[in-house]
Amino acid sequence: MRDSYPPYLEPLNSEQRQAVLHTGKPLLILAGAGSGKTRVITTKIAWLIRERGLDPRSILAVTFTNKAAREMAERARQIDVRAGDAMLRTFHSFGAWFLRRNGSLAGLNSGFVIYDDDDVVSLLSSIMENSAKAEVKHTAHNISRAKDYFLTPDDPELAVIDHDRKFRDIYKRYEERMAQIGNVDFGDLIKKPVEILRSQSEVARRFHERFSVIMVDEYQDANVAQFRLLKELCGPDTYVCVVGDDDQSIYRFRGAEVKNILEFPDRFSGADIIRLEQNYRSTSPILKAASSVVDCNRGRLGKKLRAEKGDGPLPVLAYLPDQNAEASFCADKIEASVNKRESKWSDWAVLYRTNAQSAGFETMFLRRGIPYRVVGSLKFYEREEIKDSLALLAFLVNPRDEVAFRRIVNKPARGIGGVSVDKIVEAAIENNIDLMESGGKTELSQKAKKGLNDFYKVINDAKACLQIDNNAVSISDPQSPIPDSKEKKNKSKKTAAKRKESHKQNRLKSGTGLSVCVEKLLIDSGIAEYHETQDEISGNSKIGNLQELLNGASEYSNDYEGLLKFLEDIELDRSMKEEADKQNNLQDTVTLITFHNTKGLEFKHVIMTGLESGIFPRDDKKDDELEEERRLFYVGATRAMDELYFTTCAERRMFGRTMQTQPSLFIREIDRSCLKISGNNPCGYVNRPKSFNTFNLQSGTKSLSANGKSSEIEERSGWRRGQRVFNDNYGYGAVMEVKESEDGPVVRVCFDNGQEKRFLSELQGRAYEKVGDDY
DNA sequence: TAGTTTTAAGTTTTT
DNA sequence: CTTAAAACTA
Repeated sequence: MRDSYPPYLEPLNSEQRQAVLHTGKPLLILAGAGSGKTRVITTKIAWLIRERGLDPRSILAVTFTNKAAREMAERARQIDVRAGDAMLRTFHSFGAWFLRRNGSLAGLNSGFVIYDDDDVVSLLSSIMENSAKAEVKHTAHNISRAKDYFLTPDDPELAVIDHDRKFRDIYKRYEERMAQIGNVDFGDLIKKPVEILRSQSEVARRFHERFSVIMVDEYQDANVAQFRLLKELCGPDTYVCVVGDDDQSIYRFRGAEVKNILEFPDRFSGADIIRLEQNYRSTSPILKAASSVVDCNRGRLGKKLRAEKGDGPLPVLAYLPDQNAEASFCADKIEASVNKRESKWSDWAVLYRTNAQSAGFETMFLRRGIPYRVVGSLKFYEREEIKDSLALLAFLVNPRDEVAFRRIVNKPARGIGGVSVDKIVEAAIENNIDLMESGGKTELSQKAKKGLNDFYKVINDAKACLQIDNNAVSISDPQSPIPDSKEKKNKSKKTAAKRKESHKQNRLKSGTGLSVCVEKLLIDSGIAEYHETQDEISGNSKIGNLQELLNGASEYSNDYEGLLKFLEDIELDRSMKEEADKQNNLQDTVTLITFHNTKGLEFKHVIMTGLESGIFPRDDKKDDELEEERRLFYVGATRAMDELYFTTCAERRMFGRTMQTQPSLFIREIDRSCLKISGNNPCGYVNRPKSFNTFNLQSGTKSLSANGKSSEIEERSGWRRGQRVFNDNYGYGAVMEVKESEDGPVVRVCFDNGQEKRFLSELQGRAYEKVGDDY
């Protein structure tokens, strides 16, 4: 150790500094929430370059999200500009980079396109012809899962993912089909590089030479395949440093293995461990509340975070009647604070479990004039018109892409129906040729032939525009028997001209770069016009979205490389639109965001909403999955710096139906000494139906029937909403609903332990004892 | 085969 | 309630 440190090491505490200065053996940094791990990684990168004289290009730092990668690059560059030359990528983008260069060793053309989940499902449904969509989706998920665990179709352990024998077969056929197409899915971006590194020692050696330092952020989110990739990238002299927090592992559903972090010292022998337990973000009551919940988990390393900030206001729990009141509550709190100049809009974040829950807040905030932005739910790239456009572009790059082909060959209608499409695809598979050629190798109706020719022309024109020449394609192929009569030529020319004409008056504005050819393609193919007419019918703004896509494309060069890059960036970073994001960040707005998306962020004031059992945690979660939900709670709560709110509603509208709900299990797990309860919840943790709360608030009277609103069925059955009950098996609870059924009145009871039961009032009513008064 | 109408189904979380 | 798939008609 030295007596004095470079100035950029001064702000670090001793553990952080120790982590930065550590060299030699593998290092595991257990970094609790808000303990400054990004600062440690970025400082370490700068230190390695400055003090150890490392070539920045020999440093590889891997993250899980593009946002994290960008932020890391930015912050490292601030310490030392040379850090900009280090390779900072997500695992998947690193995999893509690797495969563009070395994919040929796995039989992959460098011009591959990355399939997203939807594309995978499309391909799979053509393999599983007679299966229901849900089953196809399930299989797609399992295949993706298998790849996360680095399991090939003939791996005996495949049964762990799916014990159905058919699964192995389908997986195998899926892989064959993907190989034939020449594209990859997300899992391949990790799995294939590992396979290449294992089988090609020359490549492995090159990589071992290239990267002398490898760092992994959010290591608790790594899956088995990613662990293998890390292992293969490490040569005998590679310095490995991983950073993570087992309590923040929230991506198990897509294969993340907490074991990776728990077993790191075994897998990388002689590893050192440094713990960062000093928390700089939150006040001590917030930390305590968050920890008290995650403490209920069994499988964890365990740690004790110290709050540098010390004391602060207690987190507040608000019992509310419904999600409308919840939205008002948030609006009130935020507005009051901002009006008093105690905070800015951007100091506030409203957190929820599912994207669907954002809608209520959006309408309320809109009405109240509260500026907000919704993070993550930007389903821009999932929109029909965008997927259509991307399919057109993907097909230019890879004319074997049957998924893209199926999507756009007959859109707008060109007279090529399902039967014809199948024939063309089959011909391609059989002759091992691409789909630009296979049309000429099969018998088609006149109508289909003409349509296909039009389509081919559109594609070839676009290729000409971009100077793409993937293996000199069909147009001059003498074997292509499709006739192209004068008449038809004229006709198609006319329509193309007409299309252009009609679009001149419209909103698609010409741009620069890649957008020039993309725009031409969108117009020539008729996709622009197709969605324009859709807009007129349904009042959407699909054309506007296409324009946005064009704006994005204008950033790229107008050639094959530009197009490839454009497609890859979109597949790997759906939140791309950097400019828009930057602008949003500058704007002073409240953040609406899912719990998952908050990882790595922090806000002065956080409201965690929808803390109801069934919503959060979801009611199908138990054991391991419940533990993951708890970690999700922990992640959300530890985002808060100064102030934290929890809200829970007595009823919630879901899929158009209004459901009575119970407070989340997590609410009961929060340490009472760091919780302030707000609102009227006379029964402790049991929520009342809405009518109750309101009634109670307004009149303070004790009896429900004073309302005079006891329904006929309640009279008849002898049960009414709000009645407290006791049952030998389930304990105390409250009647939520009395409903008519074939067998007489049914009573629905929510128990204090979160369980929900129904019983027939006549037959099973005896097992339920009416207890106490229900206010 | 294309386009319209009716019916059913479904909402985690993401690279 | 919204969206996707199926069924139906032209």
